[in-house]
Amino acid sequence: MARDNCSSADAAGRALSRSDDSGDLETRATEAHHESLRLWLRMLACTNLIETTIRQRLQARFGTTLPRFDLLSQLERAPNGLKMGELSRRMMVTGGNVTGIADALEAEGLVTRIADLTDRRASRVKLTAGGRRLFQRMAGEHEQWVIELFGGVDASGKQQLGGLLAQLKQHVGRSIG
Amino acid sequence: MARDNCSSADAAGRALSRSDDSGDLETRATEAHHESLRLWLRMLACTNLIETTIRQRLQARFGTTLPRFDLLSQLERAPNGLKMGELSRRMMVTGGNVTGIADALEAEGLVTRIADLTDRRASRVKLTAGGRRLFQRMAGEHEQWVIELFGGVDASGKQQLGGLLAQLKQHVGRSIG
DNA sequence: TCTAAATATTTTAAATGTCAAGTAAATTGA
DNA sequence: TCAATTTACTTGACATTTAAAATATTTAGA
Repeated sequence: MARDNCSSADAAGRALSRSDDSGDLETRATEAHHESLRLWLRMLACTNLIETTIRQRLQARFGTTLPRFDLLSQLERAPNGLKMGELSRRMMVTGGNVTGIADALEAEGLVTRIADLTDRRASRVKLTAGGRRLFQRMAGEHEQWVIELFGGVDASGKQQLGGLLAQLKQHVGRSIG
Repeated sequence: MARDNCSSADAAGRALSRSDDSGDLETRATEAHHESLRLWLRMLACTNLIETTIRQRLQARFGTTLPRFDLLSQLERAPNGLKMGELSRRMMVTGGNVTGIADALEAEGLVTRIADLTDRRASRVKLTAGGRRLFQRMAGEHEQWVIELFGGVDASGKQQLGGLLAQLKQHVGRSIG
């Protein structure tokens, strides 16, 4: 996964560390701007570290991948299956990608494609019994991994982090919407 | 990019929302556990949303990709170039990946590979003059994008978020180290 | 001095991801 | 009723990513 480790963030860090704390508005405005870059890089590094850890464990323990786990997770709570477009939306990836991941899971016998009764263009993807059982085992361990990885932040810290992320996400959504 | 949108997080959400608030220790412990999952999913969704936005803008504005931008960024602050292994460490990707990205940038004339004088196995990658100029233009816009995207969080919120992420990252590092 | 082990990078295969084009089907509106 | 437009999904090309293996070189130690 790429991370935009922009060097100007480092430059910002160096500028901040040697700032004479003069406090003039322009300096403070610049500091605030660079804070965004540093924050972004830290968030990216943190998310990637956790994600890489989870990917490696899924591969080692179950011989599967995170996108496949993700798709199974979406289907687990949809007893009647989901359409490809809906999977695309929930997984936040393009339709072509969902096609490929569903193909792989179908080949493994974990999901099945069912023609849509009302729209011959569409198909629904549904968990097989085996897929459901496997998913339940993976989900149990996955949950323990996440609990362990987030164990260094106490309850109030988690509340704060959740709130700040929600605030950030809302603003981002408005910026690009 | 996959996200481990585990359905047990949703189950946690539903359980939490209909909890009778009895407050017994087991219920509260379970709630705290599920909070980790929800937090992880929110963090993942938020990071991916920002990352996707930046990727799309880099492609639209400069016809380049985030990993290539990332590599250029690493080189911008290394006037003498960097070895492949060092790029791999800084970009947090495997060596094989760095080879491919460097190949692409070299083909575009943005970087050049130089044989290492002290180790014939090694080579150093260095920005060309054109690469440096292009990177500076991209970095300027990239910084503005990040500032805009993080504009919804005030200075104290950014400080808090940064601190919490640092705490989280430190714990994760210890968990997997 | 020489061999074994370690290191640096590349290559290969597989998986995931986007974008654009293609195909089939549904919807819209004249 | 029928043609144009839109929609659902697949396909193909390209880029990125990993893990493992291969190749070349350096280092360590007997």
